[in-house]
Amino acid sequence: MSEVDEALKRLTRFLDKHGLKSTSQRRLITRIFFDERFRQDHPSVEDLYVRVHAEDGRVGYATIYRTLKLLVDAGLASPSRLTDNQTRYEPDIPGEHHDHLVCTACGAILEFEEDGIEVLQEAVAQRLGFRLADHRMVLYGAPDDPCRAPACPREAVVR
Amino acid sequence: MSEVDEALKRLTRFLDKHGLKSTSQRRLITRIFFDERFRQDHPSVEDLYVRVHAEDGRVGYATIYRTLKLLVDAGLASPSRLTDNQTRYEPDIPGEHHDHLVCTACGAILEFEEDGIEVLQEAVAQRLGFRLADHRMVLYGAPDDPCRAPACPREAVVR
DNA sequence: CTATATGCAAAACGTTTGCATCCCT
DNA sequence: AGGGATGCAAACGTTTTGCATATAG
Repeated sequence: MSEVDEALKRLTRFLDKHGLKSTSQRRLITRIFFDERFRQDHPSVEDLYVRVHAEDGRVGYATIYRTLKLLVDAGLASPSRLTDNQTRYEPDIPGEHHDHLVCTACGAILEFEEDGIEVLQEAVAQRLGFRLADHRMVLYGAPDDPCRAPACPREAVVR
Repeated sequence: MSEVDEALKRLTRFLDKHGLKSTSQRRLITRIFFDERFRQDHPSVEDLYVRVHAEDGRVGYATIYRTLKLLVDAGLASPSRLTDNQTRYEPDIPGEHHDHLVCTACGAILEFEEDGIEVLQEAVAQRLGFRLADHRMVLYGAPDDPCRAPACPREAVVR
């Protein structure tokens, strides 16, 4: 089953359980938000609005924001602050976890997984007397030459 | 020499070098920003404004923001995004580095150092073809009972 | 039929900027 | 004297909210 379908099913279950309604807007936003090609660009709220609005011209920002909040409550998305001044949301896909590296030259965002770090984070939390619930990690760095970021706009690279 | 004095010296050197001026506002803001008791609460820009404004009622937000930007340019501070919607700034004190753990029960912010994680971060960056410039790491967790966070307001703890 | 969701526009929020005035150097 | 710095208020971009209307259950 695709991640989109999986997400729609989880959303429906959450709505049912809480007496909330399954509307065409919520389904559309969820469909686009979980679309593989779309989500890999780490879209901003504005990006999401543009894409949703293109498919249904009546949908405004308020619904986008309200639905994103809903997805967070439903455990389907998490807010992440990778860049300044703009909240980006990321789909929570069961069994998947990654952190980010932001290229200081071109702004490209890469994902990575490193289990060793996760283990040490657990250890730190335990040492401080906490049960770890979540974490955010972002690395910032300059690329070797040539830049290996998949989304690197070469013209923009400054060294 | 205290961190405040150290910071004021570094600021003066930076100002001199760039033909900028040492004003009473810049010195006051720097003094408070680096004050040990003050900075340990991870103050927001508003917190800083309130404290500065109390000592010099003519200082407005614009000067706070402009001076914080200046401190960043001078390498004396870094913006950090620990909480939603509000940029917090942290003093850069030579030889000190730590990451943060945010208590999900009371909001207290703890600091920690874990060299093993730093080593692995370097390794990840190298693997992806980047030279690591900086990083942000925030852990979120619920406290054991009793909560060991120094700034934990016990009344607010929910379990 | 009723409660929830939507769309719009206005408000709110943190942050930045234009401009006249001030004050270091 | 002159260029940079300040204070104020207005502008800005993002996010939230009030309210009348529409729609799912």
